[in-house]
Amino acid sequence: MGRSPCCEKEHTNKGAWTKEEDQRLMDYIRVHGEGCWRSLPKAAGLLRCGKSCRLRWINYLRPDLKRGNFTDEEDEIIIKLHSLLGNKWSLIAGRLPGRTDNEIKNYWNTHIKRKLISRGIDPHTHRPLNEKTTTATIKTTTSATTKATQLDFKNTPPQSLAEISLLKSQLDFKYNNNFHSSQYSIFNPKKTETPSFEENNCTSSSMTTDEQQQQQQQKRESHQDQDVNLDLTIGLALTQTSSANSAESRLRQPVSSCQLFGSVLTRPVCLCWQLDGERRELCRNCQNQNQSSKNNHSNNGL
DNA sequence: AATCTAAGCAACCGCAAGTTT
DNA sequence: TAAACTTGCGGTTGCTTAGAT
Repeated sequence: MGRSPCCEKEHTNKGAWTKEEDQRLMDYIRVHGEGCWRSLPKAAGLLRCGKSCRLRWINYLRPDLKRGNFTDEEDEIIIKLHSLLGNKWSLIAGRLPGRTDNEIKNYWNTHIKRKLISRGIDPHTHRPLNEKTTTATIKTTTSATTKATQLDFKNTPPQSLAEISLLKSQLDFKYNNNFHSSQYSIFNPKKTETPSFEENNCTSSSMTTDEQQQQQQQKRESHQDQDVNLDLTIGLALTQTSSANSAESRLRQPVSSCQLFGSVLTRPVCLCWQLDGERRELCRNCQNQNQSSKNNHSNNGL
């Protein structure tokens, strides 16, 4: 299949962006929104290719970018997500609001690699440098108990959607009958800039005060444990656009605190694997949810 | 003060996946 | 159904700057 060049190279600027160009791009996006990158440069009066505009916006101009150094907590999150996902920078960035994939990638290459090496850890395998075995293992923990679980994907972290799916199904199998669904929460940072569970209006309206207190306690406990819990696909929000409906793009979306702090959830997390936006197969949680809502309806005489 | 070197980071490039025609 | 097109990702490059010599 042939492909046309993304832009006419002889008519485009390259290299560092000027303040004027930045301003033009920001002004244009402020008025028209993101998207249509190919036609944007012409419409905005920029002598840049669409790709370049997109990159500049995403990595530098976006208003929601978090500036400044990475915190130690962010470091640890990146390390743990990298151990799970490998060089899936966009997925990792999706879990760190305000950080871009490029920023994380650069930070990994310039800081974290060295940090891991200085700890005697191989940054590729996340195993001790002097260790020869290539089988990757993942340590998962819960707030109540610490369990080391050997997952059986080998050699490298999952590289494709299919592999992530496989890993998720392994998790399903290993945990679904043993733990509350909240254990799928991906990480329990000690603190986070993500809005709190309550701020995000995720509190179940049907929750009693006791239940809320219990959840608060669980939340406190979970914050004391900053180990990463495995949650590769949890809480995938249904989105409108077809492209956003792809499983991987949904993976990339920032997770809300509802998804992050699974331990404070009372509502089971949706684990459906909806590849085309249609709910073809319901996960256990959704089946239970449907069942209980049916029951509620019938109990309410509906 | 001049030069060299390494680190940090913005930006580019090629490719693949997804979408549209 | 296939070609054309768009978007986004990950690897890489190259410029800038700070520190060392």
